[in-house]
Amino acid sequence: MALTKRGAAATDQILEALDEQGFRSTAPRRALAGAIGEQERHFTAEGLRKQLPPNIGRATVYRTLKILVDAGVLCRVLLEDGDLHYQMSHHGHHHHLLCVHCGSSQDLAGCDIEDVLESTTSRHGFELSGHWLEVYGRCRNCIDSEQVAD
Amino acid sequence: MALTKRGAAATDQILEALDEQGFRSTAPRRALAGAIGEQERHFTAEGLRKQLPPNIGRATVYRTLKILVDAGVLCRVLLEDGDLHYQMSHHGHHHHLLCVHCGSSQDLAGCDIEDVLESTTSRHGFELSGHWLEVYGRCRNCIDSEQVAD
DNA sequence: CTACCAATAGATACATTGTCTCAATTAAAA
DNA sequence: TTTTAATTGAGACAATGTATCTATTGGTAG
Repeated sequence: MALTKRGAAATDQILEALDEQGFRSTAPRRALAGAIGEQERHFTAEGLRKQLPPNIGRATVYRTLKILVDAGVLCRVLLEDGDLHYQMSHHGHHHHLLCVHCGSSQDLAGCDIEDVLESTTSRHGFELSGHWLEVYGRCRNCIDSEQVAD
Repeated sequence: MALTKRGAAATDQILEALDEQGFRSTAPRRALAGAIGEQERHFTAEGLRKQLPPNIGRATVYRTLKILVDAGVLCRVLLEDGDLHYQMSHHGHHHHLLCVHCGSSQDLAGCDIEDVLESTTSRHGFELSGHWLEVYGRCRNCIDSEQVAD
């Protein structure tokens, strides 16, 4: 139930974003939005596609994902093995803590990376315009359950 | 001349690394090492391949690049547009300052990102094991020449 | 110097992830 | 209801990489 509610909220958020950007509300896009709402964690474009009716074309999936990333509702997540995933984006600019054990991700908020980067790069005479950061490790849950398991 | 020397040094470094890891010295690998030595900046697998005699197969290029990355002589560079490039790796773990204007890259050394990450992630109960960071902006040269141009 | 054999090579098929084009369909404004 | 621009799905194409297979070859044991 909690999941359903969360999913519905995410779905609505996606549909609203599409509307705000002036995109039409179409059946494939509603299906996509619903499917994304059901994801419990980051997902791939192909993974998502497999959960959709087969009459929804590959191009539609990729086109819509791109729109959603550009609109800021979705963000890309780069896994340690190089795979590119997507997930709902809750904050504007943020980073991810990716658990290499269970695959979950948390947002890294309230992080002062920007300041450190700014001062470090300016020492190189470099004018910062953007950055990409992914952090890998083990989440609290996995650390706790390993204590028991080992 | 300076370039040739630097290239030769890089080439030697690659050949040594292969030898150290117990790989054979073969003609294709020597050609690859030579070509990498000639690169003035980060390059793609396919770009490299185009600079090699056509009798050197695609698989060989990719196989060798993978070996070199694993050996630590090469590192991967993720460009802002998502393209994956390679370049010589001079330090163990480091990051890149990528100029979005001229495409050059400098290594970001003496950076205290690790410390900041460590303290930030531990607040999330997260046990850090690795991270990936790319920094985008404008290098000093490009800033200077823009002053003149504009 | 030669014979041997595991490592390596190139060719090629395949896989993944995505983009492009185009005719057919459809949302939504008039 | 009509209109029409946005959108769709199909499928070709592209970029990047991996897997498999047979032929070749580097380096070593004689």
